Amino acid sequence: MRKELPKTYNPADFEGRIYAEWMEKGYFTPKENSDSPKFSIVIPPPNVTGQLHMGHALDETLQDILVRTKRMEGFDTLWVPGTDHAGIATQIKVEQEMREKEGLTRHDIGRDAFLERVWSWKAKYGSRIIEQLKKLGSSCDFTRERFTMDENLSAAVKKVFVTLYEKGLIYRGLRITNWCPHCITALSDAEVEHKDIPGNFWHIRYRIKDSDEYITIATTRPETMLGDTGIAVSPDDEEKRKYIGKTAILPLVGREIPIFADEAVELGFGTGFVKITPAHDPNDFETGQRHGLENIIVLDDHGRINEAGGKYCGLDRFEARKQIVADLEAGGYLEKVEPHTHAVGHCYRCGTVIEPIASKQWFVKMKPLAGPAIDVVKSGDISYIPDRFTKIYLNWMENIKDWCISRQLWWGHRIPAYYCDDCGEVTVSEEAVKKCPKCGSEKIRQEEDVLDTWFSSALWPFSTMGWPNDTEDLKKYYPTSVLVTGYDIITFWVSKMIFMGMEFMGEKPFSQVFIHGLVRDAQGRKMSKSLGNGIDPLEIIDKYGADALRFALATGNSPGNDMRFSDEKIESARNFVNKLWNAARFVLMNLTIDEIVLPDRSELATEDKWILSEFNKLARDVRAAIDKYELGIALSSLYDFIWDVFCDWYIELAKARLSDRNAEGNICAQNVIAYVLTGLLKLLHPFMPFVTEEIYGSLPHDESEPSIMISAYPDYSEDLDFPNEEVEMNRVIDVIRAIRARRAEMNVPPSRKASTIIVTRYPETFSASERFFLRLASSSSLEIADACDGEGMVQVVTDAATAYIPLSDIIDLDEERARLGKEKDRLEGEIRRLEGKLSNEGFVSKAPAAVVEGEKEKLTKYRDMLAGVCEAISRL
RNA sequence: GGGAGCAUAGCUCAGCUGGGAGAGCACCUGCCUUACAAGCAGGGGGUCAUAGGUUCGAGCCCUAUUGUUCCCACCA
Repeated sequence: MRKELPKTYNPADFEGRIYAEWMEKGYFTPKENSDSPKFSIVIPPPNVTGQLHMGHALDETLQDILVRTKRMEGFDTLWVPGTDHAGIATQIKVEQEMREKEGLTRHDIGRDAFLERVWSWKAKYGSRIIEQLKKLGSSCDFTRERFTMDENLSAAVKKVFVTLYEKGLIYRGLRITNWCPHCITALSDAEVEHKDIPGNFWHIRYRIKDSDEYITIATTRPETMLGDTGIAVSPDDEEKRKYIGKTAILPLVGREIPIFADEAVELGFGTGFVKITPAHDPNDFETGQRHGLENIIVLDDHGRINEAGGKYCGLDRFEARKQIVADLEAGGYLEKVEPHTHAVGHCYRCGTVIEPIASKQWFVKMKPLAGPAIDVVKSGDISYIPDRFTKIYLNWMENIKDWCISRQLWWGHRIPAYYCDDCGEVTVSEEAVKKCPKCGSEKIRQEEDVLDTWFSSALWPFSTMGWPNDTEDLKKYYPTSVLVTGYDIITFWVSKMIFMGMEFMGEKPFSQVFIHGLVRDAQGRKMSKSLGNGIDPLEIIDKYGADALRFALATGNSPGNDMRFSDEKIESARNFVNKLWNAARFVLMNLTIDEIVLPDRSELATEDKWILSEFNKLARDVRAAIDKYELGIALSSLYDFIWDVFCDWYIELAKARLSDRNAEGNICAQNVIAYVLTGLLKLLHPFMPFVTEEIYGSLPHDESEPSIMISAYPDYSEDLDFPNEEVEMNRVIDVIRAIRARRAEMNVPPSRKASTIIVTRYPETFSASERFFLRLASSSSLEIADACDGEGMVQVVTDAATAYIPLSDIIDLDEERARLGKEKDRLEGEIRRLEGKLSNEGFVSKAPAAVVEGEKEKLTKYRDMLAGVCEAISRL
């Protein structure tokens, strides 16, 4: 026996149960040995200790829509879930907890003990975000869940590192790197966010040795002068050229530094003299190399002035700046201070101002890797949706610099490089090195640093599938079909997967990159912890249900664009689910059949053919939109159809036959309405999986399709195409609408019934429609007549018919004349416009035939209506 | 400094390869019409940022301008 749906829609009653059933049945895991076409996605792995936020919710929803659609379309579908170890983020969290609860730093307990703590933290919270994904309805194959520090994925990391090293594509070197004094680690360029900060240009006088002359240098970071080892001028600077070769005396420090010419100095900017601080500025570093200057590092890991800073030693960099400026002023070295806004780098994790510091780090040489990654996108083998992100990607890739991959953290993949304390040999190896291969010494230390988190996630599309082993999954599911992610992560992650995929698999990691925007709050602000304006998707699910959340995120969302999330959006989403729920309840109430069989076409009523035909077009349009990643469009067509076509019209039209079990056509109507409802549920299932499954379970369905999520996705079928009935039904609907509008304008309550006389060129269509007029047009009876004098009647004109309604007590003839007169003017205007258009030689000869045909049809319609209106006026 | 997005109804946004503008919410009117008041039926409201251009025809394509948001970039 069929189960009944409760009167009110309450998602909490069934979402959990349904998800558990899906899991239990193993529907998320692809069938083995399937020879269907493949569709695969790897999830952008969320941070293992993170919590689900709206950005995830959007990302997962879009992926799940695609995955569920493809699965129902018959593809062998795999969606790989997993998490990222998120080096800095996770380490910071654990350190924070240690500090707050025990007052300990990681150095107090040592590397091994600290890592133990992080692992137990991961054990405690690592499954949290995965559980949260499940609440959303994500149909990932959890039997294949991965973590970037799993044994196999770690092996992949080592293999990649060693291979690149052996190819000369990884090197260790002294470079200026972005140093975060808070996280105490180097960062890659991508991890630095530049913000314009108001600051100053301090103009400082440097005295020329053995002279009374001085030169003026402008700087935004006066504290770095402690590390100055030279001064540069432009070789083209006529005026300053005379100083080349002289020596200047560094104020406060007294160091003698040379003045020389260098191309890097731009003529006409600043004072013409540039202080060179090779250890604390990337430009200066290169200039320093060209001129053989000494690198004097004046900051320690925490951003404090070190011993090289003399009396400023121990001061924080910003304190030092104040002190130095004060001392310069006191010593008469400060010429002037100019306000100056400039871009300052900040750590993307903690927001601290980063310091460029010369240090020894590991780098990936990018130029050779970028080539194939550029080609594969340029050739169109990988495409971005929307296309504009192609440019952004290419621009970044073409200007790429070497990638700093070492991080001074403990949590992560420790770099597999080993140093010999005796001979200094560096050995890079997948296996632990115990003995120096060069000198045989056993005094071997492994590199302390770990790899950038993005190093392991760059391998995600193939490491999750078992690489470097030659697995079945790799053969079947690599390359993946599409990557779904936000535009904010293209440089961090997408680009890296592409070049790693090209390098190690010899093939792109995915064919398409489907980019979405950010979820903002109702005011359009980015949701953030510090603003406290984040909306918790889990709370939304508790309150409105996962289906409503998914609907709110998918609707009105167009690729690559940001969206706002608001109460009204989620409420409107919930209302829609509720509408569907109630429509289903209505259908179930009227159902006596035990299986749904579409009746033979000869049995179908006009309205049946009409709805089937409309549904048929809908199925075609929805599939087409999803194929183009126009998920918002697909969903809004479903919304419109379900609400405006199925509920507002078909259900109402079918009521006449459904309400009477003995009526002719009752069984036919049952079958049609159940068929269309089932089809709509299927079309909607990828977007709203829970409620569609719940309703589907209450409807009769084929045993071969026990769950909607493994049923076949509806498709266009010529058998369901009924163009003539569409036209007929729309004629009737037009007249009913016109009557309703007319009555509403006259404030006639629906309870006041009136007979209706229809004069039409399509008598058969209307004579078969009496039951609709009785229900939907407040008609007490319907008469089809050849003519009507209209005496004391309201006349409602459409192109197909004129309806006469005797409401003589309400009718105001003057008003009626005015209304019809206005209508006449409007129609005449339209007709003039169309006639003009159609008599325009240019239009008729150049516009597509279908467009011209359409305009002609419109003209005929308007003419028919005008004739009706003119007759109505003359009758008054 | 370079690049991109956005500008459409009071608000938030759709509008797919150019063929006479749509939705949700808000607003107004009338309805508890036995699936749904989280609803039903009607309705008002837009020189599609501005100025040019291409075209038979422009919200859509081109150029410029204005406003706005974002990304990239080592101007000390």
